[in-house]
Amino acid sequence: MTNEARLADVAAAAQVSVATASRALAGSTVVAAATRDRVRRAAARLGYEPNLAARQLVTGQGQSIALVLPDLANPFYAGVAKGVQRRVRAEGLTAVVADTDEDAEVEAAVIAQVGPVAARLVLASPRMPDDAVRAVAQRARVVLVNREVEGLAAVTGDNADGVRQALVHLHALGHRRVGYAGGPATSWSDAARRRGLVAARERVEIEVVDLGAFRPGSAGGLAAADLALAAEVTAVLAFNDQLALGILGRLADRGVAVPGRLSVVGFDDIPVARLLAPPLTSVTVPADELGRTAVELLLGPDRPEPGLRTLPVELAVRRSTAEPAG
Amino acid sequence: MTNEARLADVAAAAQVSVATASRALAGSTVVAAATRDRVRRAAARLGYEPNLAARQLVTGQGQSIALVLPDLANPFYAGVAKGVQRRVRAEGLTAVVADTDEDAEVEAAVIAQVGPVAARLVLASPRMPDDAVRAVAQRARVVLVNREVEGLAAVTGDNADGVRQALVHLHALGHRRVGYAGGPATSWSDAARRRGLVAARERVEIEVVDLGAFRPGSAGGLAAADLALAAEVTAVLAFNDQLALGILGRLADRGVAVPGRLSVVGFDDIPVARLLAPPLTSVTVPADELGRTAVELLLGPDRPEPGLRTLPVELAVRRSTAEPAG
DNA sequence: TTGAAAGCGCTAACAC
DNA sequence: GTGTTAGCGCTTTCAA
Repeated sequence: MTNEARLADVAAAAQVSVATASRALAGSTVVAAATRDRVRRAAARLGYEPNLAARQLVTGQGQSIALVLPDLANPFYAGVAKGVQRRVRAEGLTAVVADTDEDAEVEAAVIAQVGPVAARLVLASPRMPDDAVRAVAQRARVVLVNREVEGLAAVTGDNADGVRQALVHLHALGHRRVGYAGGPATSWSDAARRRGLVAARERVEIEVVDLGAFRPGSAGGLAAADLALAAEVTAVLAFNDQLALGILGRLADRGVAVPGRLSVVGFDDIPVARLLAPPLTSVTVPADELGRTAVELLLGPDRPEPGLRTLPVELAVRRSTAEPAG
Repeated sequence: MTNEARLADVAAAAQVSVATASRALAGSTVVAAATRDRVRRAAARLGYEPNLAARQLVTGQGQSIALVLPDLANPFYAGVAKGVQRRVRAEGLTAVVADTDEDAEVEAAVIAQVGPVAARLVLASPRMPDDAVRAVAQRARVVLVNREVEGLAAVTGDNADGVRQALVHLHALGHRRVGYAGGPATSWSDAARRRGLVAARERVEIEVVDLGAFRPGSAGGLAAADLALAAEVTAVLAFNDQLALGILGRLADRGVAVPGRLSVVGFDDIPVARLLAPPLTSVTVPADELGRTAVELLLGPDRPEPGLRTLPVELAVRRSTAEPAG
């Protein structure tokens, strides 16, 4: 089961020294192409698998890829984790995952802890300040998900386009005044979505009422739903689906028809969104692809190119949106 | 940041050899108590952190704890993962997580892959046959979650008591004929819940109609809901919340009032259950505690004691259940 | 372009 | 009860 071939065996089979074998397998340009191929064939034939512990011992660098995220119970991050994990495994590596419970201090501790094991990190929505993130990026390769820090590589869904699509959809249905139920004030995604809202309003003739900042879930949804009703909007766009779920729940409680009296749009399109009654119109963010892309940026031989990669999003229109009442 | 103290430094500080230092830190009974304490104090003072790669290289055993689960996108397993991960971190270790996409072959591949990295595994609802699981347990310490295999340690929620509580609740409301919408036929949990159903019927005067086996989610829920209606039951107990969600969605589609015409009870109590409209009555299974307990069994110096640990569950009564219509 | 050899930090024989 | 020492499998100077 576990393979027994050592580098020395490969070297012997290829009639070279272990040093040359090591270089050949690492793809060093200094070895002759012929030698390299010979070594590689020998390795393949013997089913050689490098001993990562030995490599780590000498290089001091962990081979795993770590994923640090705020909350596995949030289906969006679970999706990111699936993507990361699948891509990492395809590479023959293992993914270490750490949940920070949305706490910046836990986050710092966690990162320090995985340091010895993983020299490559995917940081999803990190709570720590820019400087701290940059400090981490000094000693490890880092890719951010849903967060932008000057000088670092990052991946995100197209927040601006997502809210634009949502607004266009609502406008097409006839809505002219919609409320935005925001996420936590410290959230980079929320800020990005708010910027998108401002930009979109220049092209879509629609009034956006800021309902405030809410914690996702039922407590936040309760407040947001009541405010939406009071604000006399005909539709609400929620920062994310969890918040939209809370809103939907509260509206049902108060006997407010959705979409009859109020249309509701979510963001993220978590799997349960389509199972709700009514199924929730939501901006589909390819969570697993965010994870996969982040890993791919980490796989190269060098530090990933700084800059923000934006993945396309798409509005999934379901039954929580309709024309506004008369 | 990263600590520089080596075992040799600790040994020097404690005026012993590295061998003694190693033994002392490992808690070997052969070292004198006084020496052991001296070494431990020195280690603490220097902030010594063992180099796991070095240890692994010599022992051949990975230090991480791996969690293999069928689907991170299922909130129940996300909960297990949170529990595992938190407990593992508290131990100063790292958790490797691998998602098998509910596929037995992927599962085997994944386990082989994490083998070199982790000598302790938490296997959640493994799909592989008993023999294969036992084979894995030969070469690594294994604790199962939601699965029982003769001779191995396992942790699960109290399935029998969960369905009993659900039935008692429904009976108290006046229901006398309820449908059970089962999970996949290969699921150990489903079998356990069905056994519970049989046992409970001896004490609760209620007729249980087997609606069949369904895949969780909207497709399964659709079929299950229609069958429930046709079976003329006044309540449905679903194998898990995801299936209950699908049922709820389908009932809303067909304009069937819940709980007015049909009461619905889920199992697992995933976080969204309480956000639904109506909030779902469900059997709360302490997912994170299952994970935590599994890790604790793995932490001891020996192979975990075989046998099934059953954690208590509790029915969360919400608004999806009520008296049957006159 | 290749090889010899020195460790990386730790554990586990084996001696004392 | 404690110390000495030989590796674990690999990468990486340094020489050739």
